[in-house]
Amino acid sequence: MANEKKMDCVILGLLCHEELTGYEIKKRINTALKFFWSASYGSIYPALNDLVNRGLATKREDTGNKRNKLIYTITDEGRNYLKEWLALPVEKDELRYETLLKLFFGNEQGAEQTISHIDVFEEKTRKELQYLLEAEKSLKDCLSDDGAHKYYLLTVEFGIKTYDAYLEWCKEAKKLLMDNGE
Amino acid sequence: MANEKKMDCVILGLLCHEELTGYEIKKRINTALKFFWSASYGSIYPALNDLVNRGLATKREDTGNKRNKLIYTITDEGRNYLKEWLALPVEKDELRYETLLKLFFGNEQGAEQTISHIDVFEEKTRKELQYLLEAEKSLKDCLSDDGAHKYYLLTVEFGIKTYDAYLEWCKEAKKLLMDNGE
DNA sequence: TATATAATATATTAGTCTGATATATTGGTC
DNA sequence: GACCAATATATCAGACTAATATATTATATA
Repeated sequence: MANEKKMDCVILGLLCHEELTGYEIKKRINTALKFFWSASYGSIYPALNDLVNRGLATKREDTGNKRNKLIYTITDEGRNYLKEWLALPVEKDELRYETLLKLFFGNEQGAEQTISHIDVFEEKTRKELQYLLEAEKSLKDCLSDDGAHKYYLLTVEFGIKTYDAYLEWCKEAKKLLMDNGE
Repeated sequence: MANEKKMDCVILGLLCHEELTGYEIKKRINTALKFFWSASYGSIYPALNDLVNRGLATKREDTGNKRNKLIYTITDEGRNYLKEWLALPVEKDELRYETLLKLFFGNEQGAEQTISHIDVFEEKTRKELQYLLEAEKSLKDCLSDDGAHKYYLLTVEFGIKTYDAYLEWCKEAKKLLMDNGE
């Protein structure tokens, strides 16, 4: 098994827990996986068709609903494929922050403009941290309901620790830039 | 000016500071920008040709060298383009960690395997932190040499704070998983 | 000195993913 | 009744990666 096409694995991971439509998969990625993963419809829908063709998932239409709803279910082969992938070593962890890129070139734009980029970053971080703190609370409240919750919580704790560090850095970075500006 | 093709801006940012070949640009990205940006030759070389075609950079052959060396220099239009881009708001900061993805699906693989993924992540983080601490030291030693160094240092400080937080999380995450495993 | 290996240097391609767009339905609000 | 937001699937141009090809030069080692 080559360690490839991450989308397949993400989808199988989500389907492992519950049946989903492509639209619902996108929603899960945009909420539960938000701060460490993303995906567009342009990769989700083709990947779903591909999974069905390879026998890793099945597709059925939702009768009883007027919407053009297509529900996907993982197969046993799909579960095996997922487990094989989980056992493989991690290939890549990537951080790609345009904010840091603009900061790196800060000498070309000056302290003031750089500080305003940091301000935006700080505000965004604060909002996302707030969201994660709420997620932490609700996960802790229902930790025993589902063995998976413990693992979800771990990713949330990662986010909280990371964002805390970001906010600390924002404060210090701005201080350093302001001292020099005067 | 549409806020697009990040590669162009990265290259212009680097060329703003010094003349470079495509190969050297790749090296800069792999070292100075390493932990917050990456790029492949497949995007660098075409982007360089494109920049020349648009008049944002010029290309000349390195005579006096047997190697097929092509040196790129930023133009005034290139500098203006860079400054316009720097003034625009940041479009996207993205974190894409396969480690967290496998962690999120941890319930399908169990605590032991999850811990081993964390171990690998911890080791990798420790190594990169070591590298950043050395970079911090040498930047602090020559801070006054170049106004740009202050900005480089800020990105390094960001990395150090972040990686410190990662290591703290690794410890706590493993403790939580081990307690439950016994 | 010969030879292997690592580093330098440019270039291209298959395959993957994003961001945008198109289309259509359903539910709620004013 | 009109409007908007959310639901739902699908496609495509353009961007980027990982891999590969090719060739030269510097360095270590036997």
